[in-house]
Amino acid sequence: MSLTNGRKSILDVFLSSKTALTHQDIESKCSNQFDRVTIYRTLQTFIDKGLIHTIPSTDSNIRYALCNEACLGSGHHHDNHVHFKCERCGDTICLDEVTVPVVKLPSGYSLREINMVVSGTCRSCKK
Amino acid sequence: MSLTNGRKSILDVFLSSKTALTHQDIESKCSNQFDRVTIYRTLQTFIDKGLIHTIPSTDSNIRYALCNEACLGSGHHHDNHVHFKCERCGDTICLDEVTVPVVKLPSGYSLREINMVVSGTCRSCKK
DNA sequence: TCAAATATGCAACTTTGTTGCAAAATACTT
DNA sequence: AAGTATTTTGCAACAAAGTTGCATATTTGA
Repeated sequence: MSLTNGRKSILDVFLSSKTALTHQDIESKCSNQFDRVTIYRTLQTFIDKGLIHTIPSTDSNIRYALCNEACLGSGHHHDNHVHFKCERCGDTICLDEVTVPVVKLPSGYSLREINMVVSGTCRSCKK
Repeated sequence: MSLTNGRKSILDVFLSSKTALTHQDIESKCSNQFDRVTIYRTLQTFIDKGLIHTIPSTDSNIRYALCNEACLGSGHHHDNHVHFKCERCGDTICLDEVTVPVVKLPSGYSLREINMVVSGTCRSCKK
């Protein structure tokens, strides 16, 4: 994977952000220095390489966040932490210390990945 | 809430579908009889009235499904079942019989809703 | 049946995401 | 370090998704 300015900047943006980011967030945090298309492609590349993961949402605003060690470890990629979306400030964060509980599916179903998004009020907003 | 043809048809589409539906699905199942805008507005109305709920996803394809009794009961709306997305056929369904397990959040966070989406292979695809 | 309230369709628009292609940047070879 | 092959980028053009205002049509309720 080539190390380009765009990729370095986008990675920096992730490294310096405590919250998960939308495409739009990234675009503006890069001061619109890069083409939209480049950002789309870079995000896809980062996902393919296992650097970031996507966080599902109901507002058609997919968010991306850096993967941590647990995420990358043990052969194949596996996101096993809970995501939290604050309804007040709108921020989404990875709760790395909260593990997704196992669920038992009805017979006949096979499980590959579990995604859990909790919404409520975050620490800073609750104060 | 007025009982209009559009609303009746869209409700029928949901009643006769075993899977969750995207906006697009609904549009074509109604044989494009209704304007896109009408469908957007009807879906929003159904959500507001607690008739349907949204299922988060990472593919910017929000899906909608009917709420069941559990979903509607006890004062305020609360979706507490697991959603399953089959990676082979692409269908998303509500696993009404699988309850979302409780998670303990770090102190300072308050929880309002949990959304769990499991992906893997469904019963019919596994056969 | 009629008036008030509500819902619909249309047009126009914004935002989001995709694709092909030429130019630019990066990596690789010697 | 130079030159070539490979990869990445930006641009243009497009497709799809979602929103808003407004006039018309449909429902509701008196």
